[in-house]
Amino acid sequence: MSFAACKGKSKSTKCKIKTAPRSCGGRFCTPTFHFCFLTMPEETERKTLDQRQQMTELERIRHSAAHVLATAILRIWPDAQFAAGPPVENGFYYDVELSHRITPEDFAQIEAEMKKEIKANHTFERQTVTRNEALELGTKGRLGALSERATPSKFKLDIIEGIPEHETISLFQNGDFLDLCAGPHVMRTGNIGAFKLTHVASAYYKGDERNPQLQRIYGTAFKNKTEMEAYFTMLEEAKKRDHRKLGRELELFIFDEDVGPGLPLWLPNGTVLIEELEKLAKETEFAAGYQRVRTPHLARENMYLTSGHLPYYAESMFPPMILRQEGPLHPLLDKQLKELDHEATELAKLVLTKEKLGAIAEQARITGDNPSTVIAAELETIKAVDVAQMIRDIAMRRLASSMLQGALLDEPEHYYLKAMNCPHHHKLFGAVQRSYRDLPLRLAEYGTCYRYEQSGELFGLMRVRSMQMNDAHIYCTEEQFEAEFNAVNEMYLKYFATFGIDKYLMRFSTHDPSKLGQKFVDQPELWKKTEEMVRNVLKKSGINYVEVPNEAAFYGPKIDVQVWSAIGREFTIATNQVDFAVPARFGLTYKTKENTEATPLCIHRAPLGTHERFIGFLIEHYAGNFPLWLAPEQVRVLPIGDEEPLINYSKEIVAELRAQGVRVESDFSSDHIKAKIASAEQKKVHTMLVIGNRDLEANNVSLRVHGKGNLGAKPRNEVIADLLQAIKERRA
RNA sequence: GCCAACGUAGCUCAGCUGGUAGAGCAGCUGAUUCGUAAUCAGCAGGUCACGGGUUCGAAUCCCGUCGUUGGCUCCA
Repeated sequence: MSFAACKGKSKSTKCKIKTAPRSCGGRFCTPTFHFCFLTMPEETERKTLDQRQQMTELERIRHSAAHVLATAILRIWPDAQFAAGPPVENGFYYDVELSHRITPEDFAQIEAEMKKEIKANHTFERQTVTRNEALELGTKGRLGALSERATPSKFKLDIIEGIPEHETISLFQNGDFLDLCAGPHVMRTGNIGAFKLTHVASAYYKGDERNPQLQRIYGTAFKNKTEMEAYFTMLEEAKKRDHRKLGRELELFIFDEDVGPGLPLWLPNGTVLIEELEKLAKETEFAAGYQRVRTPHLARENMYLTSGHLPYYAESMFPPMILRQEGPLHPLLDKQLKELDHEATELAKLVLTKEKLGAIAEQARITGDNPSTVIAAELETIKAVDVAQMIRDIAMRRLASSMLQGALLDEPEHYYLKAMNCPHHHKLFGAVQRSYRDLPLRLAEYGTCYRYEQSGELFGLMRVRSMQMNDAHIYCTEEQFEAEFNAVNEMYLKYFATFGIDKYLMRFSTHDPSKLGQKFVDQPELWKKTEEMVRNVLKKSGINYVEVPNEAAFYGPKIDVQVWSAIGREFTIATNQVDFAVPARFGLTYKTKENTEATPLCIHRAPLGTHERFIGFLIEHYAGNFPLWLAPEQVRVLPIGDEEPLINYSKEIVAELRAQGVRVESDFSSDHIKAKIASAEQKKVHTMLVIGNRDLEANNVSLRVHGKGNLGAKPRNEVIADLLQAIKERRA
């Protein structure tokens, strides 16, 4: 498994959960995985005018809303300088330079001006101009403005500079507001059915920190009020389901300053989730013919040099642990150094008294200076220039000897925390003689990895620095590849069914043949073959997928798996990658039927992603109301009152469930039954067994399920049998 | 990493323009013996993230550090 640093300028929210994954020109990194290992960063390509015309209706509305926003800001602050105002995933923004610092308190006033502009229902008039005309308008401050102004439209002028010679330059005007803009827009300002400003942020012009910092005003817009309300309702629901909030309330995990940022600690309730997921993965993988392995959390530098991770992505790894090796001086050097010291001392004696020398030696001992250097300095002060020079020479030679000594010693050893498991697994493949009979070999491990994410990237469980990955590497022959890849996809679908994920998308990333040898390993035949195989598998299995050209990993095509939570938010949780390059770097081979050596293909796969991210997703998906099999507290027994027979009956039920491996607790507090129920509901305990005297007499329990209320009294044995069955089949 | 905002009891938050900290829930103790979302009372809980500074006096103002959150060109 591989990873990459999201380096360069745009390393930001693209990789965050809230933003849909998209082309990031080789910087496409999912929140869990940085799988674009060895995918070289490249410049973002400029959008063509044709591409811009493909804006959806909603994007046009939002882009137009950005212009209306600018119009409104100018009405209030006429000297505002505008940069870019595109539609974005959930709305739009406009970057503005303005001495007044806009705060959410200003929103009402700005929105009022925007409403006026929408009510005026101005058309968006397009006109094309020559480069010179555009420059002139910019110089007069007319672009991104309501009228000509004393100061030029500096950002607009800069943007014009960036437009290629052959491209048409267009302007859009709504009312007084004239803007340099490639469009497209809606017909009239009145077509913006509903909008709202949401927040302010700062952003560098063109995202470059050397450029001035602008205020970025964010808003969203929709065709109509109903759609906008649905959006805000979804946001509120997301807030209620925020995994950080629920994680604290349900005591799933914590972060601790002393442990470090991005390093989650799992409380017992959260650990239940982890262990249930591992149980699921282990069962599923065992059935699919995987073998489990275990590897250490760190390794020597050399392995990551072999894998190719270190030369490119050291930044994304925790800095190395350095094992210093301080050995004795090399005998020859020791002798040479002693001679030099002697020489220096003899020379010094020519001009310095014994007492003075003693004092200097003592001083050097205290300060840790080289005595030769100190003596040289001392001689300097007493003008014994020639002798000083000679001694300085000796000091220099002494220094050179010390450096030589350093070079002769072994380099200090470096160990790195692993950022991925694949190199370790490759080592396991290579450790034993392999024959074609051993393939496919499927090595699975819930491996713990560490990645040094930038502090600004950390986000709850979604972006962490330590993670446990549902990892496995399948080593197979080309002939086996299709079946293996298909089996992996089948596994995904099975998991989706288990978790009630009904919306998903597989993004199939392929290579660009023109970039063979640069961005992609130069094996055109293998690319063609593996891509075709992956495509076949996807087509045949009827899996929902899209093909994304030019985004494959360096070593092979890949699939990123996007899923949508119950409230429709998108998460990128997992990946599959074909790797026909790295096994060769590790010299992995197997004996073929013809008794020749061949290098296996490798499939990296992690359907459940990492515990951190997957559980973060599940918390939102279930709003913390986990199905029985996952629920940290599956059952709570609540006796009505504390009479001894009732308590005994309750304890019997608890013991019986516990003996069957059910996570059951009891509430024998002196609270009234209503209070006991309230606290169990609040903790989202899945099943409550309320037990009163009526139940005791009939050998019943009163069943209450979280979120479903009272389901009435039922025979004890029936309820217990059904609980066990539901857990066993991981019923939703 | 950079910019910004935020950091008060376990949790959610109050604490005005500076006058040495407060509520609800949770916790503990006691009473209450109750049939499906909160019985009552009492007690205990804080170096106001940390470190400096200004001031007679700082949770409050200033600076720094740490942490959290939002943002950091899907371009005119």
